[in-house]
Amino acid sequence: METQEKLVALADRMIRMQGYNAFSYKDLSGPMHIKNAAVHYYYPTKANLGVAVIDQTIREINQSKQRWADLPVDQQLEQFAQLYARDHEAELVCLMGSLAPDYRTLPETMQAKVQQMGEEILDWLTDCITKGREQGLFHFKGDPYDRALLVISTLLSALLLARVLGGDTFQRMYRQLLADIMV
Amino acid sequence: METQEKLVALADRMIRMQGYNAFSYKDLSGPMHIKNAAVHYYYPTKANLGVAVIDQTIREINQSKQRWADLPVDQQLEQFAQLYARDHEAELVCLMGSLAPDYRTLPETMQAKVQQMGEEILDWLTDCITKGREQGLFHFKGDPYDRALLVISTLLSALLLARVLGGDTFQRMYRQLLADIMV
DNA sequence: GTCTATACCTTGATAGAC
DNA sequence: GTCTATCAAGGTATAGAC
Repeated sequence: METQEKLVALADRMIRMQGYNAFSYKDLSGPMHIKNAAVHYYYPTKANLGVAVIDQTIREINQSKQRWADLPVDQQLEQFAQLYARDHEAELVCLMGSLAPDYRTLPETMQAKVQQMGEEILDWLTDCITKGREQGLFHFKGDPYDRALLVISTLLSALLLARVLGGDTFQRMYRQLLADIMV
Repeated sequence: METQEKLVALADRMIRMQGYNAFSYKDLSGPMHIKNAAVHYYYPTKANLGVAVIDQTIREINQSKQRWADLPVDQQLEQFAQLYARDHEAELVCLMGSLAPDYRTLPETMQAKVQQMGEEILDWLTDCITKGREQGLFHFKGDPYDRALLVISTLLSALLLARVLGGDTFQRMYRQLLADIMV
């Protein structure tokens, strides 16, 4: 992996471990065994780095969508949920869960990207849930878009609450979420 | 209101507007028209201030519980949800939603308080939901504690997602949450 | 690409006068 | 209780050598 890619991967990790405002160039240059200035060579400003992290996440999400395209939608939803389960095992929150509270402090370039990421995830989820109900795989009341909001909301805050409450908080929420919607 | 109380109120606002790591003593001393050092007189360290904010929130929650004690539990739940609606109108996230992502960067004294706050809210909610089902006011599948986790999760992330997605995101989630559990 | 060196700012915090 | 003055530390960022 190239230095540039490693930097984005590390920055992603730091943002989701500590938050955007709590990590510094030192947290990247240290583990990479390079100097502060070398990081600035690839990403002149911290905002550049932040945008790169979100862009990378958007790309990964789109790749997942494509990979799952031929699966039944209930399995697609489960695959999606398992992305969060993996984050939980790595003791990371999701990017949205990390950046949303800090939204007002982010440079505009990052704000726009966070918004785009949220919309793309929601569009896909809404589509998935709509199909699932049509096909009799899911059962729920109300608008599919609203249900998609609740699904992402549960996964996002399961990661947040698990951090504070520990124990089996994540597993409980994960299980209940799927039990609620699966037929 | 005394200076000390005003400082806690302002710090609370800053934490929920910008995040714990993104606000400084200047953000308090400026609007209060006092100097940096005067803030340190009341709260020598930033951690002291953080603990005071969480303690204050815990007290407020307990006061609300007592105030609602004689209401039917479905109305208690609605009152609880309306606390978040008020936060949304003020463009604030809840304290848990702000501090959970930064949890790993917080001093231990604050971590303990955040955990205590979460447990107290959950205990109350679990109790409320248990009674509501017994009385036929609520309808839901699964364990009341798990349901309580999903309720707080929805309200917390409704505030977070509304910040990014705007529009009627909060209202949609708020409505769907209550529709899901109310008979 | 990576380094040294450095400029510049903000931050949390303290000492001591009033 | 609030001030002035000051501090050390850490942050982002840049210039220029190699």
